[in-house]
Amino acid sequence: MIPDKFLKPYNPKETEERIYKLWEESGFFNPDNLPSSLQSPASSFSMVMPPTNANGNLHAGHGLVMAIEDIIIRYKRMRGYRALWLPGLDHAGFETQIVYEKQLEKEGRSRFEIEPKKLYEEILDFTLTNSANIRSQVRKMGASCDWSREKFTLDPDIVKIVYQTFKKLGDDGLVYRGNRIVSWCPKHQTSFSDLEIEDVEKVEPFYYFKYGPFIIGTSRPETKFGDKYVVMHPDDERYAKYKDGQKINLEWINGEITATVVKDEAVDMKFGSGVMTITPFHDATDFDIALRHNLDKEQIIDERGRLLPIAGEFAAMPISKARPLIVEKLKKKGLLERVDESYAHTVRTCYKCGTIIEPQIRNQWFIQMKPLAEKALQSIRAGEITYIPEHYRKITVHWLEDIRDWNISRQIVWGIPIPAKICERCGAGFIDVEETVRTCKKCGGEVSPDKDTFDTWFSSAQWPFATLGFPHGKDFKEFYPTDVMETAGEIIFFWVARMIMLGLYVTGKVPFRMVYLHGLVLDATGNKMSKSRGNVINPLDLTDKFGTDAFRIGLVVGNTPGTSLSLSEDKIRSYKHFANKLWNIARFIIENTEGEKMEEYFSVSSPKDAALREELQATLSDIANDMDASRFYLAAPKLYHYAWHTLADTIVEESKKVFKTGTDEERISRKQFLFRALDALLKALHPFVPFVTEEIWQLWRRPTEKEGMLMIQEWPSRNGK
RNA sequence: GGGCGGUUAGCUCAAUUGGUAGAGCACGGGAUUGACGUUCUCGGGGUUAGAGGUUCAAGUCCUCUACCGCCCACCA
Repeated sequence: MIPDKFLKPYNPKETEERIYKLWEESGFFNPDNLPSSLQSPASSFSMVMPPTNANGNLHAGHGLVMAIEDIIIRYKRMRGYRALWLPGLDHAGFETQIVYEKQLEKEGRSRFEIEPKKLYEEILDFTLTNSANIRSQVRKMGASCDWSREKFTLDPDIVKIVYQTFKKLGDDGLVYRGNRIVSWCPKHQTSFSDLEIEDVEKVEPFYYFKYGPFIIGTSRPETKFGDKYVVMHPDDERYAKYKDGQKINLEWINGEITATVVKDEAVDMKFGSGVMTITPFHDATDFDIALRHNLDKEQIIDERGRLLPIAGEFAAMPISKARPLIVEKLKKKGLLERVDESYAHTVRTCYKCGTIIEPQIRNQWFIQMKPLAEKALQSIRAGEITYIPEHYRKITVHWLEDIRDWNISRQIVWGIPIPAKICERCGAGFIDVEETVRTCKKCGGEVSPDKDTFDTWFSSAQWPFATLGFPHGKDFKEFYPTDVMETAGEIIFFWVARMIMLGLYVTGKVPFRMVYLHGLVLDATGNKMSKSRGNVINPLDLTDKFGTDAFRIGLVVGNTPGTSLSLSEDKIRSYKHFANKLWNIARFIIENTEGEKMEEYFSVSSPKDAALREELQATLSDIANDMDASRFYLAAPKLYHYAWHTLADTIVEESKKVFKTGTDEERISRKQFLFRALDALLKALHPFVPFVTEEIWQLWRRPTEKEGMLMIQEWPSRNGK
């Protein structure tokens, strides 16, 4: 008898949780539990999941990650590989600290008033409590990842590996601590790497001031208090009579000062008057000039973005308030030459809060990137990593060729503490993983632990080998290098390129053989989703409405790697219909073949059915090629089309006639074919729509052993590798 | 300033090494006691942004132009 369930439409809500539990309890998410009989190539396949923010919620981008990666891993599993998909949680340093700070703000507290250790404990507690949430959301997507191997970026074994890497970098002379210009956010009071800075076009007034015999231009009058060097190009004939090192007395903002002439080629003769004054403490170009000429560097603006006592009457004022007052004063003194009101330039801002970045000289840890980038370039150029889509290779190479040193210290508590001692007297820093440094090696002064933490990306960059237990772990030996890294194209520099560099540096091997980059998930009209726009689509709402299968295949069909995707409810709805179509195809075939001994003679006798069988096999082998080449966006619609328009619309319709008017032989032949077609289709579609296919399979085959689950059946085409 | 993409049906996008330009959605005509709450069938719609070139053959390769987008960049 056909199960009663088939008399009603497919009901994802009633099905998904139950089926997921069935899979999870089978243990087959863990490659160690896969029956060896199924492993024909007996080889391993591994993929590490981009660690999800432990404290966050699943967004549409995650939905895409889970869909694509689960398709990959289920396909490989069904192909007989020891398939490992390793899930992980990210402490997401700065991101999480910001979320927590907002919560503190609501409570009327501030992170600057809480003792760091206590704050860390609070955030840890907050994060661990919330992590149950994201775990259950990943499960809802049907992700068949090995939960027994789940890692958290703050796990002691991960931290230990991160420390070893830091020490190795130090031993190799690739880490340095120094007073350098860093990008500083006055609101968050931490430094950032270059990647966290967002350039914004701005039109602001540009002021020309009389500076002794010169005219200097600036958009930032508030930094000019300490400017005592006036710089011009050595070849600029207009200023030939001024000599390098020459002193000039002149009237400036707060009285007379002595300025020193500096000749440097960094000055653009064509810009403004060809003369500028410099503020080495708050500008990277100026800092470089100061280094070259060994000039004084004086701080003008403090960590919170307020003017220091050097500003005299303006001290303690925030920049926005001080700027017009300073201009006013200079004007009164007759030093304002003119103002260009529409000066367009780019301003560097904090990617998180939009606050204007105030470059500051800070004593920070840096990684010298050139040597690491060289190795990565070599491997990438040698083709050791396949890029999908291919043009990301060029983008990566271009970035690596012009890489900057990486500021890896952050002045926040939520993260992995930097294992180092800092001298209280001279500020020197010493890497101290073994905790053996007692006094300053430079001046003998007292040392104390570094208060800074690592940039989250420094530890994330080590994720593939750290999670697999480098260097001696069993998993590391079996599964590294991993086969695929699937992630968002957006984080190609933040994460992918850095994983390649550190993977090669630490293990000597690339961390993954292939990188698959997906694009942004946009709203239905092609706009970026954002809270402020109010157009955020919650994947869980869609799975709730249309089923997880519909959501997954809807995200994948036609979604070419690397290009962004518009997510519309209509599209997901249409795949809900597809799940139901499968349901009814199954119903028809099961009804019409039950009671017959289908598995005993798997051949068809009529020429018509032989042709159908060939067509099916050709289709599957074509799709197998797409699967092997990671063209899921093509494989999915081909399966959809075959199921709906070939099998259902054509073959099933015609079968009704065969069953009514055909001979016994024709009938049995057609039944053989339909049985076989449904069998193949469920298997082939399983990676895309795992829930409905497994549910049909269970109702149809009623396996008594867990080895009979669809999830671990062999994928139905002998083609492909 | 440098780099990378894109421009194909009303909309969203495909087209794997060059080989008859296709799908979904939308729209229009017809059918339907059905395996289908979510059905089928037929149909209209295209100078593949423009110009030139290579080729037996170009959406695909080359050159130029025009828009659109993204990323990188320390010109005060």
